[in-house]
Amino acid sequence: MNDSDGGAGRAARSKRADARRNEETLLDAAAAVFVASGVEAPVRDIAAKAGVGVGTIYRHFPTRADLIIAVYRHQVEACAEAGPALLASSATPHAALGQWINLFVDFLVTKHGLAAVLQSDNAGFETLHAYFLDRLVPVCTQLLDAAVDSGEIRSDVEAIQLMRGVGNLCIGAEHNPHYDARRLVELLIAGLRLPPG
Amino acid sequence: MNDSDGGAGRAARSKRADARRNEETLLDAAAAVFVASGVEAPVRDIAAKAGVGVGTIYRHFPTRADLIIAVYRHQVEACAEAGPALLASSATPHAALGQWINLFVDFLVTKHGLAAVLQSDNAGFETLHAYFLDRLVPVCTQLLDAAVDSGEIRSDVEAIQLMRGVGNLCIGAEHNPHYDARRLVELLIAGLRLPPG
DNA sequence: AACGATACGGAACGTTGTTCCGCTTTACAA
DNA sequence: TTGTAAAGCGGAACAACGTTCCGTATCGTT
Repeated sequence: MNDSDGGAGRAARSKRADARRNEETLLDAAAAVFVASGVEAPVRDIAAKAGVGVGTIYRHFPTRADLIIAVYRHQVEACAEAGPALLASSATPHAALGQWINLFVDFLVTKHGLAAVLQSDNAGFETLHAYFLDRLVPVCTQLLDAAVDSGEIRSDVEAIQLMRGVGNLCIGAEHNPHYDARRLVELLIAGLRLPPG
Repeated sequence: MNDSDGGAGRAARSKRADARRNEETLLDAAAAVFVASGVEAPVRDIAAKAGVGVGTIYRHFPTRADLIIAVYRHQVEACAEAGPALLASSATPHAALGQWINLFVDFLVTKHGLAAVLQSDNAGFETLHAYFLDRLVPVCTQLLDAAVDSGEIRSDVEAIQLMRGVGNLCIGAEHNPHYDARRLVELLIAGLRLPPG
C-alpha cells in the first residue's frame, strides 16, 4: 500500500546518481572496516575509508544498526533460506537443526563483534535486533518444532531463547585460544536432547 | 598481626585518615550506583554520589576494573569457597558442579551488566578478567575433574571454557521476559553429560 | 605553628556518537 | 546551453564519556 515509490503516478523521483554511488561506496567501505576493526569501528573511520563526510553516513543510514543490516543482509537472508532446505535434505530434523545452528554460528563468529552488538541492550540497535529476530526466529522455530515432533528433543525451549543463547555464546569467539564457541554451542544443542528415561 | 605495613622495619606509613574514609565512601557509592545503573555507570555519577571529584576515584582505583573488584570481592570469595564445600556435601560431583554453577549464575545475573563487562575484550578490564579467572577457574576445575573421575561427564571441556560460556549466557539476563539465562545454563550443563552408549 | 607529604577537586584533553547548516552538485526544464 | 530548486554533501560543532594533570587544601608530624 505504500513505499517510497508506490507506483501510482507520483513519479517519486529516484535518488540522485551521486547519492546512489555514495551508498554503494559506503557499503563497501563499511564492509572493509567491519572486517578490519569490527562492527563497532568508529563512524569516522568508515567515513574516511569511503572518502566521505560523517553526515553522509547518517543520511543514508540513520543508525549504525541500519548500516550493519545493509552490509550483512545478503548473508542473513541466505541463512534464513537455508533452514527449510536443510530440513528437506537432512536425515532427521535434529540433524537439520544442528547444521542450521552451525551456519548461524559461523556467520556470527566470522563477523567481528557482531554477536556482542546483537545482544547489546543499547537503544539504537533495536532495528538490528528486530531484523535478526524477525528473519531468523521463525526459521529456527520451524526446525525446533520439527525436531520436537520427531521426539528427538525436549519441547520446553523456545526458538528466541535458543537463538539468544547461541548468540551469546558467540561473543568474543575471535582468536581466543581458550574459547571455542562452536564447541559450547554443540554442548547446548546436545543439552536439548530428551533426557534418557 | 599487621596492617598495610609489611612488617619488616620500614615504617611504610599508613594512609591518611581522609583517604581511608574516602575509599570507604567510594565503595559504598559505587555499590549503590552499580545496583541502580549497572557496572558501566559513568565514573562521574559515582564521584557525585560519593561527593568526591573524579580524580579521587582514579587515585584509589586506577581502573574501573579495580573498583568493580573491590566492590564484589567478598561475594567472589564466597563463591570460590563454596566450591570445595559443595563437593564435600553433595551426593555426587555432578550435583556439586550444578549447584556451584547456579551460585555463579545467580551472582552474575544479579549484578547488572557484570557478565557483559566480564567478556568485554576492552583493555582495562584485564585486571577484572584475571581476578575472576584466577579465583574461580581452579575451583571449577576441581569440580569438573571430580565429575569426570566419577564418570558422569565428558572429559574434553576445560573449566575456563565452561566458565566463559556460562558467563556469556548470563549477558543481558536482567528483566528480559524472553530470556532465562539459568535455563540455558542448565541446558549447557546437561550437554556435558556423557552421551549414551 | 610550621612544614612537607599526601590527597583532593575538577578543569582539560582525547575519543567517541550525533546533529546541523552553509555550500556544492545534480537533474530537469526552458 | 543555461538557470534554478531540490537533493545531497562535508565537516564543524555539540554532548557524553574515560582519563590525566596540577594548583590547592588537608593531614600528620616536628
